[in-house]
Amino acid sequence: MGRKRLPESADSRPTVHTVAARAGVSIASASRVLNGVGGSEETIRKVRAAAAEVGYVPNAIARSLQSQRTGLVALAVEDIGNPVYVSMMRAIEAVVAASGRQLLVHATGGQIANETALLRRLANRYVDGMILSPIRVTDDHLAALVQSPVPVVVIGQLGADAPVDNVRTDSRRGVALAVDHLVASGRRRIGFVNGPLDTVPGAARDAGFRAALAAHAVPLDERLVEVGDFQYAAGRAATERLLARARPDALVCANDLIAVGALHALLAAGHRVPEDVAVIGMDDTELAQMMFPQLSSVSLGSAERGRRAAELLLQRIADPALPPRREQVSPSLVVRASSRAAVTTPRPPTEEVPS
Amino acid sequence: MGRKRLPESADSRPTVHTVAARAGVSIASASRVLNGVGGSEETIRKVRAAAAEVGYVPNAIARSLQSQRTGLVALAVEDIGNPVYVSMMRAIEAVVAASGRQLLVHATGGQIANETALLRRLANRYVDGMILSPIRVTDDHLAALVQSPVPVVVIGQLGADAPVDNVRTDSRRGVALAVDHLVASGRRRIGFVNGPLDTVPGAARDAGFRAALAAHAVPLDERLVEVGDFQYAAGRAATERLLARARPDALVCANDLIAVGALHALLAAGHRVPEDVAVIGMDDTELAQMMFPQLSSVSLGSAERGRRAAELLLQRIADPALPPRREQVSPSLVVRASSRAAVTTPRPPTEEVPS
DNA sequence: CAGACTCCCGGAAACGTTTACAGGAAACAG
DNA sequence: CTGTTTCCTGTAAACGTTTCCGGGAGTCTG
Repeated sequence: MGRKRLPESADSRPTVHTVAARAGVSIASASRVLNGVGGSEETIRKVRAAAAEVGYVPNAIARSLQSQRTGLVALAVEDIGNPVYVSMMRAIEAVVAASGRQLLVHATGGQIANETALLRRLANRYVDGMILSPIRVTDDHLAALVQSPVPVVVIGQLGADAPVDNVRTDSRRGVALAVDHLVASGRRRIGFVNGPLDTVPGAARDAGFRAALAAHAVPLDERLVEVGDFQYAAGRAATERLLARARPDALVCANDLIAVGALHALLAAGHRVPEDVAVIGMDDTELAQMMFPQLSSVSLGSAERGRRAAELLLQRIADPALPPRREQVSPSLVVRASSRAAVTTPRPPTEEVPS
Repeated sequence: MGRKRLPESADSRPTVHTVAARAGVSIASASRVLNGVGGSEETIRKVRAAAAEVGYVPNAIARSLQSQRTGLVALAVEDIGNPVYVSMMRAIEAVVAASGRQLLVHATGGQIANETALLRRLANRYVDGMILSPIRVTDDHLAALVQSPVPVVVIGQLGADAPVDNVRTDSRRGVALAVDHLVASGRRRIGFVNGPLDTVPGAARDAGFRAALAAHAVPLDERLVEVGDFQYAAGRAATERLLARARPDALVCANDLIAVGALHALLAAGHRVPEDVAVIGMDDTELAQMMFPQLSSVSLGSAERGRRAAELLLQRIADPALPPRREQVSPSLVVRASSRAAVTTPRPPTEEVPS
């Protein structure tokens, strides 16, 4: 009956001690009842009643400190406005929820400092694990990754020897699929609107584009290549710059947001899509289907990558000693209206650039 | 020198005890040095060295248990694929980050159980506060809200007497703005594609639409009203159903996703926008500008609502005793190409359904 | 040189849980 | 009636941190 603690001050929230005292049992018994393990009829009744009376709600932090797990998993992406991450997130969420955990999302805004800070904070045990999809990877990044106290799975390219679970795709090959299709449809003045070259995907897609053209022996006109951000406005602006100096008959875009921007720029300038210019996006997001005409797009299997990453993560949480694994999802091309062959259109090439 | 603990087993992660032992100081000194408060030259050097050697990384959970705060704030929304939440999130993020905290997002999928479970879990101290934007509000919801151990701010309509911080808009008036504009442009067969009527926004917008038509003495043709989900595919399907039985000259849509679906359905059916049918969306998301033609949309100030909600939350975290507050953001109409007056177009109605 | 003051340090108590362990009562078998 | 088993309970330790408090050493002041 040693009343060591009496945290009954009016304003502080009730703890298991409060409940135990009120029910006239020990905190051990109270805890057992509240967790539904053990306890006699009588004890259960008393504890339940006491808990209800004081409005007890357990402190998850304290529980986590004891149990060494939080039941939370985080996904960190660069730009939550990019629909590719939406489908990725949905796939991850499904897997994570099935394991009884909850998924949290964090947008890093692509700032490196932000991302490593996130790793340092969240990963310091606020979450049981995390999935990271960085677009730039620095040595700091890698250091933070291997330092991380909780399991981390990376979606995207990573140094070949990085000892980190990793799900990737082959975006070089993805770009090649688009180019192959365009060449086969008779397009020859194929342009490319890319994201920043100092990002991992930007660099890979640039390389892929050049290699694919070379493979078809189509000469590359540098005026047909333009770079911006991986976003709508930047894609539109980049396309406008490109159109001001060159006349493509097809545009490959490094993601769907850019492709939508390109589409908009083309239509605003009076070009017909796909009759005058074919457009192919990348990521095959919902956005591609929402456009008119619907956008062809290279699927990089974002949902699949998310699903696999989540599975890798759960496995590693279950057994942290697993060796680092690497999985690859292959790209595929989804052809829609925006890249149908130009020859099928019976319309004469009347309209010229108005503005 | 009582060596009470020696958690030096090879696999477990180093704690402050490990560092202290290695540095030959007490855990108190180690903690002080690691937090940058106090410590002599010598101690600082030794502790820093020891920490680096063992790769010490603090356990945030333990720290939170002690400090009673986590530095995390959560935002829970229904559908993370809806761009309205993206702008909301960005605004919240800015405020929250400025206070040195980190924002986490959770998508509830609109399931009530999910949402209350979330409140019960996350709010049980994993986060310092949370912003919730529910589209359905039940008594369970309200109960969970007032029970919540951490501050919660709700974005959206809530019962008038709910003792919960709340930022709302007047979506009835928002719909009225759209209708006013359409009527003023000479449209008379104004249709409405809404979301589910059992949601708070769905009900409000329905009421607003009916009231606005009545105010202009425009008779309401029930065949011009259709209901689906607040999503693209549903909006498109709903519009197709509507078009199969009626011939509107304008469509008001309950959000931008629906409006994009409507636009797509209209164009696919060979209607010109805005010449034949004007379209107005709602939320004024990025999507509205990404369409061609660009969509008129009723801004409900999502960024502003997010910003204000974040501020309310931070204030309440600082002082939980504050009385419940309620703020309102007024809607405004952003007119773009999709609802320009039909008469201004000089182009003859040549183009027909391209398929 | 004594006393006051400053600075740094270590012990120990928190934060709120869960759980290993041991003790005690009741039920049961011999 | 005794010994074993079963069930329930309470004590206390643990999770890893921060921080209050008292003590000791050094420095300054009078």
